Amino acid sequence: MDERKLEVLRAIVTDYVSSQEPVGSRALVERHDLGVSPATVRNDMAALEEEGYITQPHTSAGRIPTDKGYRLFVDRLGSLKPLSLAEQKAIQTFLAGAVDLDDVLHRTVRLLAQVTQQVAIVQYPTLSSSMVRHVEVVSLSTSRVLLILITSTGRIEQRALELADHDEATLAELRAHLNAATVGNSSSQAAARLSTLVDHLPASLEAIGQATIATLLEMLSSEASRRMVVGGVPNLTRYGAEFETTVKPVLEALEEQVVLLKLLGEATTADAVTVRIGQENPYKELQSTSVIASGYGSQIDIFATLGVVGPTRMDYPSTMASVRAVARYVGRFLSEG
Amino acid sequence: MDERKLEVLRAIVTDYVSSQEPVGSRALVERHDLGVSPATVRNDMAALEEEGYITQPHTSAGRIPTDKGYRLFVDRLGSLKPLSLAEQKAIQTFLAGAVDLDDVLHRTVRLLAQVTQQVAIVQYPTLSSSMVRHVEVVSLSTSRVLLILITSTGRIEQRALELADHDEATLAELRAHLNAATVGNSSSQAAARLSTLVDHLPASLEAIGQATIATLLEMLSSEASRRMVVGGVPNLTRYGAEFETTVKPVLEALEEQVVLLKLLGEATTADAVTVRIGQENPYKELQSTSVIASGYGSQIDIFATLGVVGPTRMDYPSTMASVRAVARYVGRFLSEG
DNA sequence: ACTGGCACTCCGTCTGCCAGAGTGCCAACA
DNA sequence: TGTTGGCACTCTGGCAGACGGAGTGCCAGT
Repeated sequence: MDERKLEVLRAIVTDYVSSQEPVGSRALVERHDLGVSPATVRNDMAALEEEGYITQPHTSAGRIPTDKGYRLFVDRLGSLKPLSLAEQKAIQTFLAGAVDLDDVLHRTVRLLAQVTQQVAIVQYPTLSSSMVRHVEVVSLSTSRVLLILITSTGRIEQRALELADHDEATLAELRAHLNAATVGNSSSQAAARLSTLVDHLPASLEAIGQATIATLLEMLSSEASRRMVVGGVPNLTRYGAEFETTVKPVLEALEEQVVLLKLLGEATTADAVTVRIGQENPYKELQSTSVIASGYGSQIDIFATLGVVGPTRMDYPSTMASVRAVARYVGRFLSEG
Repeated sequence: MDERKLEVLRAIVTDYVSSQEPVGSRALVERHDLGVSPATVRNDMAALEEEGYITQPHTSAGRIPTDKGYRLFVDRLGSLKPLSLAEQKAIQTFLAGAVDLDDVLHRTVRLLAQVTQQVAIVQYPTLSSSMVRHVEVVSLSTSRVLLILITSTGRIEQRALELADHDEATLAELRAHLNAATVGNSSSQAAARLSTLVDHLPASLEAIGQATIATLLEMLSSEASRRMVVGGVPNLTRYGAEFETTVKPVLEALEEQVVLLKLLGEATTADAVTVRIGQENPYKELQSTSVIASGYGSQIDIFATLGVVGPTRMDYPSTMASVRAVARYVGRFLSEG
């Protein structure tokens, strides 16, 4: 494609993103030194519109980018904008003093919302990407015990369980067996080893062991229990004018966490930044918004995904850079700590 | 105060709440059988306005209630509207199958948002209102351990901690001491007993014991770590027209959880329903909204508070009834389960 | 004490109008 | 052939003015 036409598209996208108003040929040549006259730009714009990259809200208005236009911009025109020093510094220090996993994720989401000025989302690390670190069995009453699963990413999963007739000695024995079978293993390995363990328990543990292991297997496999943390919702108030197309769908998607979790899940192929623009989103509730996401984790493993949701009219280069930077940093932090 | 004037005020409030439009004398006599003519009602309205219960947006418009008007309505005119059968049924069953405390609170907030059609908030049970059920110490690496505190309400608090040179045997011994000192005690009792324990540890435990107990005391005292669950945010989209006065402040308050936690905290005097209308709110961010809250807990103890936030123009009788019903039910559920 | 009537006020809406911004096209030009 | 200046055309957004409707306040009558 013609070099200058791309340049024009880039100019349109950047101008529109910052002004939120249709941009015309005159304003374009004034603000970017394209080296040609408005008339020439008009010809290019007509061509770009013909090809579907831009559109006019109505005859004799300026042009605005289409989803396709943003896509081209992101793919071929957007060099990631380097972060400001203040942002880099903020990212370097925002996790200092985090006391537990919850705290880490809450700080992360707040930071991400602040640097991107969008709604931010951070998924809890999956169980499957982490090792079992400890299994604890606590007696709650004569007939109930609490089962606690601690993973290497710091995530703690708990489940109460009816268990008639247990005493401290048998629980201790059971605990030892469970830990021996699981600690240091990935969740899938641990699940496999628990499945074999169930047949090799001493007779004294058989009764309580089976129920316990069943519950534990359920906890290990429960992808369903994926959770997320949300922040920066008030950033939506900047889009009060686009209430119906931006604010409402995003709020609804945030409430319906399942949709967002799926969407983020699909982005977890690598630690690269994934961008879904408007109609590219598989969920129609979000087809007037864009989602920018990235996996985060150690070099070996992706723990989960984080990202932001906002209007399609979004500063892609900056936002993508911020998402990537935050994802890398929190990934490193979690795999070290 | 004149009986009929109260009746007029009640009619104005109910009409305005359902129509969201200033209500005039003619419409009033048409929709409520007050037994008098519009002219008479006008006189009453003039008096009510004089006394500050209602106001007109501009000359020759209908009247709308003031905060003071709503307050009178709530105090003297609002009989709690009984819940519909469907709502009662929903409340009876929504907690069935909850697997842990998180789950209980999430279900609660969703239910409350659904029946009130407002933004709902549920505070996590305070540590101070619950007993310590178990303390666990888990070795994470050679120099780090994880401290876990489990309370009778099912809340789990965790904290990682640097602890050089520990081995499984000393940890087990420490664990036994910690549990002996705390289990079955309220958090304040437990804190007191831990404080004395720290001076009576065997020499072998002194080094690791002090650091551990210090952290544990911090966990027990951390009112700061009060958390909450939010739901029903998309209900705000019904107030798109009042974006600045309703949507924006509420979103901001939700992000600033501290403010809401304080506000709810002040409501936790008993299990009665507390209503704060508009300017009655001590936090200026929320002075154009109303907060309806109630403590929840066992007969003996208030665990925490739950409630809803919405525009001052709100159906107080229904909302108050729903909040009360949900609070009672979840309180009972948690003290039994 | 209540009511019907009446004059008055103010809002919201609709209309028509105008300036501004932007386009598309065409003819001229390098 | 690609670029440019010029020009006629179109559409929006804002503004002024007119008007109907809803509602009030007040007064005189019952």
